[in-house]
Amino acid sequence: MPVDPALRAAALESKAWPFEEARKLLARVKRTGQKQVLFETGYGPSGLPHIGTFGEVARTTMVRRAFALMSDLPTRLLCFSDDMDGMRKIPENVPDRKFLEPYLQMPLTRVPNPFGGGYESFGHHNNAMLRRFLDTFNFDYEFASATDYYAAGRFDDVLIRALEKYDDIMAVMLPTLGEERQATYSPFLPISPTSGRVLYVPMKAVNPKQGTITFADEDGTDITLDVRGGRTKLQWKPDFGMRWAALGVDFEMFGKDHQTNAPIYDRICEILGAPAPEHYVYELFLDENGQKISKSKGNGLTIDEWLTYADTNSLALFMYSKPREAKKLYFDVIPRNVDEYSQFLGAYPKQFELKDRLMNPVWHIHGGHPPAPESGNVTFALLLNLATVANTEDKAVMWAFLRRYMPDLTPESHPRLDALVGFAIRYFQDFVKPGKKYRLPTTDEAVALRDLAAALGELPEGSTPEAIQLKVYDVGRRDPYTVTQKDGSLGVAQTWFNMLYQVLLGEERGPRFGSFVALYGIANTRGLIDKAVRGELAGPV
RNA sequence: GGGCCCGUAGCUCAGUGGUAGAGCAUCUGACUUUUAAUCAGAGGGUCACUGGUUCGAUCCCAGUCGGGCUCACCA
Repeated sequence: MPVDPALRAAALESKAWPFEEARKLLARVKRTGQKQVLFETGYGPSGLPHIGTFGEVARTTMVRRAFALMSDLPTRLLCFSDDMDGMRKIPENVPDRKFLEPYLQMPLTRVPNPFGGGYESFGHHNNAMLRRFLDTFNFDYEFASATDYYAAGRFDDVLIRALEKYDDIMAVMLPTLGEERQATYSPFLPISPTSGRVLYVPMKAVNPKQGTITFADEDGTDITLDVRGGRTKLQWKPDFGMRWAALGVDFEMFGKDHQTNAPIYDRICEILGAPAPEHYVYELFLDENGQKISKSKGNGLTIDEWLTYADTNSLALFMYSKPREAKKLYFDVIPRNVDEYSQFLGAYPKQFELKDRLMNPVWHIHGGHPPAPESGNVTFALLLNLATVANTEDKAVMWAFLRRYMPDLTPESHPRLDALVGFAIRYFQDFVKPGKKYRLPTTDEAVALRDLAAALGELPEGSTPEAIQLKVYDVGRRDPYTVTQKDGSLGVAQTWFNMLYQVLLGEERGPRFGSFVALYGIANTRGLIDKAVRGELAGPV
């Protein structure tokens, strides 16, 4: 589909970061005259996909979409799984850790799957998890397995080249290593033909003409092995460069932890005869206390946690915003991202300048085709507040409250809002409810509450909120809650209501009490009062 | 030590080369028997510091100080 020239012109000028990155690629293809562009993301399959995996693929896709606006060249995104890597330690989250012990140091695709389920290996299982994960978000990508690529010989030519350039590669690698490691370092890692393990052993001979390496196997006997066809793999750093060279990768982003090594990968790639890809270094995520998020520490947020309380779009917005800043990633940032996403989405149709649209995150989140926004301006922050004050876990009750003020909204007409209502309720259940502090009523308060229950009992179920509110006032008109109105009549002090919320809802504030009772039900409310008076709400002291 | 990022209102953060903004918090007032899913308004910032470019800098450049992260043979 041809790109509108005005849109293309705007893209070429846009300051949004995906366009900045895409322009680097545009300069690259002009320089090389290449006919396609390959994006790559890397994945270490020793664990399960996580929020960083999502971020990397989402951001790479944003650059890819931006590039497509500037150039008609075809693009591909390759999600590459380094599944031939040896299993260095046994993951924590497997059912039977002892079961895996005999397979340490073997390529992940040769380790049996501890989860069962018909997968050929642990690596295959994790690859499948990755794909399922990416498919959930409808990413457009091609999956690649290192094991498959090595075995199929797709790296063979470059591996031979690496043998030819062995000394050059060593010259790049050795200065980056400590003395001890220098003595034994080899860019080639043979898979032992006898034990099946990935060996970290020095090379005794390298023969480019034969395509072989010679080394001591685990039992001490010298072995000469053809490097091709998956019999060997490369050490991490040369592996990056080799892969880029072999596949013609044009773009790969990575986290700051790779930054120092990137020039090394690049150098290897060039030694092997290909231009190094363009890079983009993004910041790592921090937890609430400013510490780096790591899987092993278990701090920060998981993607499941995010998606429990908010939708994918809000997470995509988080990923779009300022990739180069170390951003805190914890529960508190969720509501803001949800609401900002809504704002950006709402603004998009009103933006008539292409320049403005391309700067709008929703353009990047939706690949240039953001959906139409919903009417109504109910924010997630408001819904969270509502779930709290309404003290409910029932979507229908939430909607009842909503429709008192906005009668034209329905779950059917506003599915996105309806989803947010569900998220707000979960947030309430998990964060607000556990923090509730029910107070025991004093003797006098207990009397007042019993009177209230009795008074409510005089009303038929289904009474109007106003009628209920009147009863509540009537009962409250007693010591110490009375107050004289401006007109001289007897009123009820705010402390009466405060007491109700503290004792009955465990909150300092709440909804209009008559409305609450009408929706919660008179019988239910009386039951609630009964429990409170008996001290069951406050729990054991 | 190398690299990257940050330093804007009490807090969390937006922001643009042309006398500073939001949310929350605080305070004041309004909503006809006053509870906060409401509304109106107020206070509060030499935009870290010092130089430079400019008619003009919070924004660009250089440096200083302060804070954070990352890299040292794990991929």
